[in-house]
Amino acid sequence: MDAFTALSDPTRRRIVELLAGGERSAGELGASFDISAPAISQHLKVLKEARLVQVRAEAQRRIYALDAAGLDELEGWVDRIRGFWNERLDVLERRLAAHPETKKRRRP
Amino acid sequence: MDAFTALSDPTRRRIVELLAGGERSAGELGASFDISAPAISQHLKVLKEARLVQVRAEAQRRIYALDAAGLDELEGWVDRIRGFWNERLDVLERRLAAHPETKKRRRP
DNA sequence: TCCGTATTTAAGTCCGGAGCTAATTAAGCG
DNA sequence: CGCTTAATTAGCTCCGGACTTAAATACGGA
Repeated sequence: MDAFTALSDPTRRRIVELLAGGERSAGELGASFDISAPAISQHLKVLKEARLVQVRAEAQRRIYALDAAGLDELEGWVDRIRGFWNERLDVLERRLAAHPETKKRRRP
Repeated sequence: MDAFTALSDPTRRRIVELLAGGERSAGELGASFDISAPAISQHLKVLKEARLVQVRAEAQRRIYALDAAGLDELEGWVDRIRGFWNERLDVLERRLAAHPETKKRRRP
């Protein structure tokens, strides 16, 4: 399960936002929503598989915290897209500066 | 439609990756996939609503290009999460430095 | 050991989204 | 005008994912 899919759900995004403010138990997280505990548990499982959160056991409680790995993957993808894009624009700019009269050719 | 939901689909992610290499027509984009033209059109509609792509008409062709707005939204969210998180860790670090005997809490 | 609390697993329902084919719109060209 | 090309809209099916309730697991305390 990739980070994008995991974060496509608003509830899961909210969970990540809550965890950005500090670690919490599954029960504490669930208190912020109107859905059942099992539903929360399943969301946490998805986030865990996407490496967006980590779990640690403390007695019966499961304490959840953010995991950087998932966020890194996300940010990496966005940066890669931006990188290719800007690189392409730079080439275009240089070409326009060097040969202002060049006839434009549409990409195939 | 938000950027996360739009990018939860692998086909749509791929489309964005292709457009990072330069603008293309709907038909050119579709040639990279094994799905029907209407399916591609639907995907492009979703990406457009998420402001991840822009369209421009050229005769019968619709030329698609990346739109920074969607990527900005995405990056903004990630940065906000990281911001809150790091800020919290900084506070924790300062507290530990000032009071080494403070009851410890696991680092995320 | 038995009970209460915290959480997950199991099993089932329901709805939205991704795909298809067929029909529609739009533009260039003989 | 018709014909072709390019793309979107309409209408349908189907599967996965987000819920639910009920049952199972795990732990601490009286």
